Amino acid sequence: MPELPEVESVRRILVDGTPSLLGAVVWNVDILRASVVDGLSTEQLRRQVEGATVHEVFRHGKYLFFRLSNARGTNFCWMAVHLRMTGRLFLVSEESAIAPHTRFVLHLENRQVLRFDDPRAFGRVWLVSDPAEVISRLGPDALAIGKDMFLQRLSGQRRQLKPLLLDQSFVAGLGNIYVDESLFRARLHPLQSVTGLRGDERERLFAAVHEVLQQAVDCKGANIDGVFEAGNFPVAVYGRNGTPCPVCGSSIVKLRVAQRGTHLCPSCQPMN
DNA sequence: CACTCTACCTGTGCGC
DNA sequence: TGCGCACAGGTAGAGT
Repeated sequence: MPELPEVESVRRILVDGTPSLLGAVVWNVDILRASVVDGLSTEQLRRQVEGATVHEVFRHGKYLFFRLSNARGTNFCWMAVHLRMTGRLFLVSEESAIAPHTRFVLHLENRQVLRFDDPRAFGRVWLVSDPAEVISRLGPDALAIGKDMFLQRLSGQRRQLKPLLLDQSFVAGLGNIYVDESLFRARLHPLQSVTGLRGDERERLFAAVHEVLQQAVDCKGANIDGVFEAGNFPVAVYGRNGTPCPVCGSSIVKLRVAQRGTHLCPSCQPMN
């Protein structure tokens, strides 16, 4: 499931790869499944995006924003993309094999295409005039946030750690995998409430979230069930129930917390 | 406010 | 072999 590190990895490939999406002109748009377009008609989206130039790709949490201008450079808008569970973006030559669940295609100059492939079809594409329309509903980016801001936001909270960290309005970018990995690194139980955390435990939580996400970005994300072929972030607990804890050797257990599969080491992550 | 549940989707893996 | 089913989970929106 693409979370912050995987989405950042996609952004870097699109911006820094050869070819780059920056400066590319969109000749036309194919929408193979109308439901991926959210909040406006496929015709409205096509009208805005066809002929546009891509000037910038930026990420906040798990959201990607593509800054577009029309041919004259007089009219700007942003194309927003959320990959949700199984969405992938490929910038490839138009001759390359088409993934079987391609939902959306931007045809670019020089026979390049940007394809959005998504087996479960949860992912969405839409347009905004300002990314703030989306970001204002979200907390600070989970990788960009500093310790002081993190501790300040934590101080206003009383909730259990797992649902809190999954809440995109607290910090944006963590999903089920990296919440479990962060809590393991912080040696904190997912059901622990913020209220019961000591100061050193709050600092440990910040450090764990930051280190896990930074390491995962450096690894180009994780590779769960072969979904993210490029990533090699070493998962310690997610999906590893029944296997030995890499720190103490105890058996990793799986609970259900906030309707999510939740993996932890019961001896490394005790409750206060 | 905090939580729980459901809908949206489809590929996978299980039991029978 | 094949069928039915539970399961995976990010987000929005409704309900408790």
